[in-house]
Amino acid sequence: MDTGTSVALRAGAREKAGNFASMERLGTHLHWNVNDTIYHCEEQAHYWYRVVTGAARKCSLTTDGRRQIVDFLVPGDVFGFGAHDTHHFSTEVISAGTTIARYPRSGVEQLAESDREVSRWIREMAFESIARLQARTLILGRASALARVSAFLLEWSDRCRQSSISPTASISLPMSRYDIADYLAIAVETVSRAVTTLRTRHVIACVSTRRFNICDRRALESATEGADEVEAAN
Amino acid sequence: MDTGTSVALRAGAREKAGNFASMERLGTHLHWNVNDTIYHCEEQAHYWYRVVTGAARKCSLTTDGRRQIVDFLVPGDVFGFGAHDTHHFSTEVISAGTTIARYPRSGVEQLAESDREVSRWIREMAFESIARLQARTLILGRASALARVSAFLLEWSDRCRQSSISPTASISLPMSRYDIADYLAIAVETVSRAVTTLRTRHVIACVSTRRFNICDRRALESATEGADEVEAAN
DNA sequence: CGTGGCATTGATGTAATTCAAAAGACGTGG
DNA sequence: CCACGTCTTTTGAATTACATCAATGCCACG
Repeated sequence: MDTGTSVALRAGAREKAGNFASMERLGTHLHWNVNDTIYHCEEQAHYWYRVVTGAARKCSLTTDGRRQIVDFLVPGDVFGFGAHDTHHFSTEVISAGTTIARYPRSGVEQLAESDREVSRWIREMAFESIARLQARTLILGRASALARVSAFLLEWSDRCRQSSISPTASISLPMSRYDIADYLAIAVETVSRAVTTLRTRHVIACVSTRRFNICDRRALESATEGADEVEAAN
Repeated sequence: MDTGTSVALRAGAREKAGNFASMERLGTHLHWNVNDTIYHCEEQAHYWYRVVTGAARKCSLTTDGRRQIVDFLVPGDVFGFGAHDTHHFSTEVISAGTTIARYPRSGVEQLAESDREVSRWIREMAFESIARLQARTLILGRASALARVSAFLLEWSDRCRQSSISPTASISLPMSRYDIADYLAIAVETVSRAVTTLRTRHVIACVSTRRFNICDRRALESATEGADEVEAAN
């Protein structure tokens, strides 16, 4: 981690980011490098965090050495809050030059009590978080490997648009194939194969390994549902 | 659905149930039968609900005819709220004689704005919901069939204790094997086999198909983690 | 006392994992 | 700038855990 400088009042472009003056007064900006750990699992939850620029992964290590990524975090996403006093996951930086705003938990919770706007914002943020997690449940539940990867690429393209990560047409993947695999709960090799399949079918085009374009969104959406079928969807 | 009678002020035994006078004044009690649908997917979300007695399942039907159960709901659980104006899931009754308290959404949201206690309660409830969903993500992510079933039985026994569904030692499963299968995203047959395995190994004892005892909690917990290993865990 | 929904068990098929290997990226230091 | 090592990505072959198919038993309910 790098120096922590007092945060500018105007936190981000989006309302969702929760750029309330009252909130931002509490915040500190922190700069991180790739693979830095923002907080560890089991650590005391003293802060809430918000991604300003860059990307991070929230993950958990199982006893048998496997890793499950619960969420990817992009600019605007708030994390580190929860029902418990200790973190149940660790959060690690993915992109070089990631900036995180950090807010003391006690301060945020006081604000939540006193400031109606902040309170509503937290509520809405939590609801959105729930919606995302439920959507994830559906993907992790039933879904072939190809469907998972397709759903992930669509989800990521949406989140990139929302947080304006990729102003360009092509979509950038800050995370490795391993990260994607651990997010979708399939093997790296399987991710790679699925991407190859989508490329071969001209559903996507790969600019580089970490950058791609959606050529046929309809096909990608239909690949999301159910099985491995090609069914043109025209 | 049956008659709706004005709700008693004292809603439930638990604080978690959110038995605030201000909240309960808005509520109506409804009685349902097995397989009744409380609300359908895509329906307008006019109400929030709370399970008073009985059990329900929140689920989604995929285009290929499969069903994914996102959550089981037991007394004290609140459902039907969310980030959107329409429900993204349907919720169906599992147990005969299930009673649900129903609260007009607009009223609850007004209360959330004006009543600090209600606001905090909703926040905490949402956070708990997130914690549960994240735990589920881990199960659905990596985990063998046996691990899933073991984790489910443990989770259910905990929830039964919390909501005092089973005051007795033996734990009751209101849902069918099909429900469990769709919750864990595995085939019914696989659920059945896993239960048989656990019974054979004397980890659990089955009083009836829908009622069981945990004989060796340690073994059940260790079965939760990782693979199919027997590793005595003594 | 049928009838239909649940539950269990066995036999077979298959998609994804695992193991293995090679080629491609990327940074570091000579 | 190139050589080197490490990490990432891709592809191929073998294995496996689970799904699917099929059959039977069980229990509740009309």
